[in-house]
Amino acid sequence: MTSPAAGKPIRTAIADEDGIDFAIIELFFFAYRDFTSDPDQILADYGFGRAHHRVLHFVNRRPGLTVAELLDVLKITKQSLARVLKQLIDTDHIVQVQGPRDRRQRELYPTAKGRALALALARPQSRRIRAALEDSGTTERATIERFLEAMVNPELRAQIDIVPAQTSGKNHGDH
Amino acid sequence: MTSPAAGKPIRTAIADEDGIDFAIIELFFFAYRDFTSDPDQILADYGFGRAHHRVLHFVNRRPGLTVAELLDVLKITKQSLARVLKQLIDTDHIVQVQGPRDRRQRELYPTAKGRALALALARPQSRRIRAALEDSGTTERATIERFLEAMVNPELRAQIDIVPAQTSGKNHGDH
DNA sequence: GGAATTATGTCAGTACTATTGACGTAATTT
DNA sequence: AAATTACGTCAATAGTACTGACATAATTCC
Repeated sequence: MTSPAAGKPIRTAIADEDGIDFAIIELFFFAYRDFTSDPDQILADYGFGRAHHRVLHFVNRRPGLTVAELLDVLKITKQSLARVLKQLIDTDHIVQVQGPRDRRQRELYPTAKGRALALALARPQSRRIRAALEDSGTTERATIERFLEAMVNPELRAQIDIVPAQTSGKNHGDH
Repeated sequence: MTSPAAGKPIRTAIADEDGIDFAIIELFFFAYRDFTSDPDQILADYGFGRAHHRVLHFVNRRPGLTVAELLDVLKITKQSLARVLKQLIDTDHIVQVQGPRDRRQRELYPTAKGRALALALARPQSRRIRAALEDSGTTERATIERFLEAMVNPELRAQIDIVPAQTSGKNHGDH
């Protein structure tokens, strides 16, 4: 049972001693797990996974983004994106359009089908968020929004702010 | 470029129309990604992954939990846990102790080494949380805590409350 | 105009985490 | 004695990620 040179078992629970916020660390884990479980159900019907969801989400949020931009947002490699993107294109959820200025680029856009799926995936998540705000008696939605934003690495917050209000047609005034 | 029967590209960004809270959905993704990236750095030095982190975390939080309880908390299968747990035991981060009442059970305890690693992994995460609370001007930590808890499936909140103040097993002599 | 760089796509190989299903053993319960 | 439970293990598979290498077309630089 206990191997030869095994250390002795520590029988006391790790505490919020040491100023470590185990409560929120743990809650974040549970919250995110359940948050992603909603769309996972739907995705399974399509033979898709979470990677497809993320791609679909960002293509809907920033229509016309290029492959390189998408890789940058998702922080994954080209090879990881390849299969997933191909499947979404083959199933007519996303279309590629040759870049107008630079014809090497592929601008990614959702189709009506892709838009519909993105909405279907977001619906239960949004419902969960709304319910959580109510149940927790959070009067200011912005409190949660600011906290989550502050959890993101500062260098990357720029990526978030690209999308803010209504973005029609050619978004982003940067680059 | 555009395949034969491809749908037309939608050029407008999906909006918070339809009452869908895309802002928080997206922030949650970014926040969790960066939140987990801190320990990932450390884990890589040990040849461990996130699965090891989660096991180590819960064994430290609830020393003496059984394999079955751990599976229930993590919501993974026995087979997924097997390799990870074995590695943590082989590297002397966790020890198994035969259950006192039921000798079929294996109670899991951290060793001093396992306790130290759990703390090292939690430290940057806790730092990030504290900084985020400050940066976002959240005066009440409890607001975030309540929100995150409300995001968790109600059936599973019981798992969370197991740990709160003084914990587990027979010995709650700490503070 | 020619060279270098960039954007994208693809191939091969690998790793980690997860799954389902089946089977074995020991201990406990009925 | 039989059924159930707790745990461990084996085989096979899937999804997502990685690194490194290479090809193509388009753009930019000199």
